[in-house]
Amino acid sequence: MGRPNRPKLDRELIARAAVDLVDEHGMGALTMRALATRLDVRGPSLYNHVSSKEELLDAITVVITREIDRAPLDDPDWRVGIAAFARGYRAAYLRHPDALPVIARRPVSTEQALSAYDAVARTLTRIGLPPAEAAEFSAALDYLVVGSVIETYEEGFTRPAEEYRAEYPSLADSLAAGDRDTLNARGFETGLGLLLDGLASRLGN
Amino acid sequence: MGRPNRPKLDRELIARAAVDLVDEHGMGALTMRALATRLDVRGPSLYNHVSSKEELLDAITVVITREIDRAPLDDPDWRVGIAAFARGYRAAYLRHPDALPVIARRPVSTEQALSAYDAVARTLTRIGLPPAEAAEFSAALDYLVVGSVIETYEEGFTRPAEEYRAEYPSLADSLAAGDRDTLNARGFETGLGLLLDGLASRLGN
DNA sequence: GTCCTCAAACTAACTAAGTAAGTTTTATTC
DNA sequence: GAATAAAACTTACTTAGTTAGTTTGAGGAC
Repeated sequence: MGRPNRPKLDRELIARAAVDLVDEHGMGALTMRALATRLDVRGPSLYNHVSSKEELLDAITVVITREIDRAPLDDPDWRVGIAAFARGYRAAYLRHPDALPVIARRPVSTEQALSAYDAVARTLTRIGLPPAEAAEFSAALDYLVVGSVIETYEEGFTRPAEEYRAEYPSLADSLAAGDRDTLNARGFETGLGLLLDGLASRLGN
Repeated sequence: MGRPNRPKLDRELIARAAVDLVDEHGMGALTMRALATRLDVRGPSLYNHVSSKEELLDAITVVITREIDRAPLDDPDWRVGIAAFARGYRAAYLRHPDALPVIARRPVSTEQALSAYDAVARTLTRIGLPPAEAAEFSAALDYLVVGSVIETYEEGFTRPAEEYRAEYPSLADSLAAGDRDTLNARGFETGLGLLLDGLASRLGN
């Protein structure tokens, strides 16, 4: 076949297709050959653009972290801004839950992510938090977001609440007391609210 | 060779060896053959005890979640108890950071983990939190623990703080303001403290 | 315009890993 | 003591990541 008239691939196209493939069929479906097929190309052709699967995963990370939007942090009300940012951050990851375990441990390199972290730090120091504590709060917020997407508390309990009652009555009560479908989101909102409440009282309001 | 005089393997032994292998050399080093070699056995022999690698990962999850200790929750001071429990929970996962991405998404099945969740729910309802909110708080605490182990905020920033200053000054300030080595732990402690503060004020103390 | 070089697709093939099939020897049960 | 099942083995299949070498077209240098 030889070199095509117009390039059929580029790194960006490959990365986006990989994200789609993972979103649709899970990480297990992400093979170089399957990805190539989806791009109408043969497996080894991908290596003209990414040097290994590891690098492909880096590229996926870039695509996904670019979705993080720091704009909400411009809100004059810091509490509103941080809450909206955190929800948007979580929403971005929730669009790609199967990819998260693989991206969560990679370094932050996109302009979007770094400038979001910068905006969080700026917001926190602006309202009077010492810089060291700003980093700590930012980390805690991050942990809540990543944890809530990766762990999905609700899915950890595969059985109906009643089946836990005999051995774990308090757990059964707590699971039965609310809508199971919304538990992850409620857990996140609870955590977010408590972090912000704590921050407000730390600042003496 | 044929059947050995005394069985050389059992599921538990295999699972523990797999955890050790992952702890020492990372998930990438966990292959059926490598695990077998470590156990002085040939690869396929493992299949007499686990039916697939997926099942091996389930077994790993069991080994690790068994390390979760609910005992601290018996402390008469709920705040002390929950804090100590959360720290122990995190410490258990921190002993196996490379395994965490693969276990975080699996259902909770061990008696240790379920009874820990039950004890958290019991503690929270005992101090007056409605059951639905107990589940939410428990989820939030979980997210903080899992997120703090898996994401390691500090490692996300590979460069020295000063290199971020030109483009991300607030981020650089916040990173430079504290000891980088302890940032993950401080972020976790901050989150934990704020969650507990928020809980206390929710309960009206 | 021709030539050279490089880019970007290809085919073929290697290696490693998960796993299935079938063999052997030993423990256990009747 | 014979039959059965367990638990190791060897062999070998499939799939996936990757490398090597091939082909053809694009783009710049003279």
